[in-house]
Amino acid sequence: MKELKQRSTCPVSSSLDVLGDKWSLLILRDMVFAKKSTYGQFLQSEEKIATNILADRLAVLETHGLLTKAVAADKKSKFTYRLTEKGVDTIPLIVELVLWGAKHCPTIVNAGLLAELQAGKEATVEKYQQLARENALA
Amino acid sequence: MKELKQRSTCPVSSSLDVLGDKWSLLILRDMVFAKKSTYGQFLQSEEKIATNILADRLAVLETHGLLTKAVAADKKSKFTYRLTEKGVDTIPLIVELVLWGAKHCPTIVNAGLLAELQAGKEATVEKYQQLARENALA
DNA sequence: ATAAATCACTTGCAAAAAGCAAGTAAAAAT
DNA sequence: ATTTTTACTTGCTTTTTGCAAGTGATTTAT
Repeated sequence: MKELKQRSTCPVSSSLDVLGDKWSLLILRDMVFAKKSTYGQFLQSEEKIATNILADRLAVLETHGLLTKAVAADKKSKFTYRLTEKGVDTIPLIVELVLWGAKHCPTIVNAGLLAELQAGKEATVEKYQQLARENALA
Repeated sequence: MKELKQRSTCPVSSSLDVLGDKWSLLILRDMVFAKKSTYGQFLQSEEKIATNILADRLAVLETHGLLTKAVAADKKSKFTYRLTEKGVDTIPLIVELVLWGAKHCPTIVNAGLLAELQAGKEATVEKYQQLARENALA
């Protein structure tokens, strides 16, 4: 697992030190919008992350306090990953990625989500943040 | 220069295909908040990007239409990089990086910018978008 | 007019990270 | 008791990053 070195004291730079790669925010996306919480579920995503990269990113995100890892309620062989408040705070960022990608790249966006976002970005962000918090208690 | 391959049709994934690295958004940050526009100015930033990486990222961002490259008005040996509307549309994303980093990482944030953001995120985003558009005309 | 400095890169090489396929180990299901 | 599930790890190759030095077209200084 790579350790974090801060390149500068700039908040943009520091955020990218943690989140600036091609996979971390996809894992968070899956937790927020697909309510995924296990290693096996993350592996099934469309983008096909490699097993070693997934293990590394989960460890990094846990180390930096964006998520927690715990033995699953049903099976001892399973782990459940949950968002912390620091993780929940990335939702506005993820929403901006949705909006930029939907506007400028050839993508397929969930119609319901897009409608919600067009009706009100702030309310949509808060809705998914609240859902993520509830999910973190279960 | 690496070519873009879309990993999926998800907008988050597609945005990260373009912007998901440690340097691209720092270049855009410098254009937006520091009004930088030349290769030499980007090199001077605190994070010390390597010359070959900078040249590559500028080319990628130009290829994907986030910025344009043109001979500078004053010198033929200089180039001026300017944001397109697609580039201006990343400002909400950069602002979320500022907010997340300021809240969760040990950073030093421009007090004026932070005050502006606390007074109103939307208005601040629009202000910097408008400034970037004006700058793109000059 | 000539020489030095500026500007925007490019090149070559070493180090780090990503990607792929196969293997491992504990627990759960059959 | 054996197979399957779950969550990884390991070894290897490819790709990307990072560093230092070099290049060539202006542009300024002498």
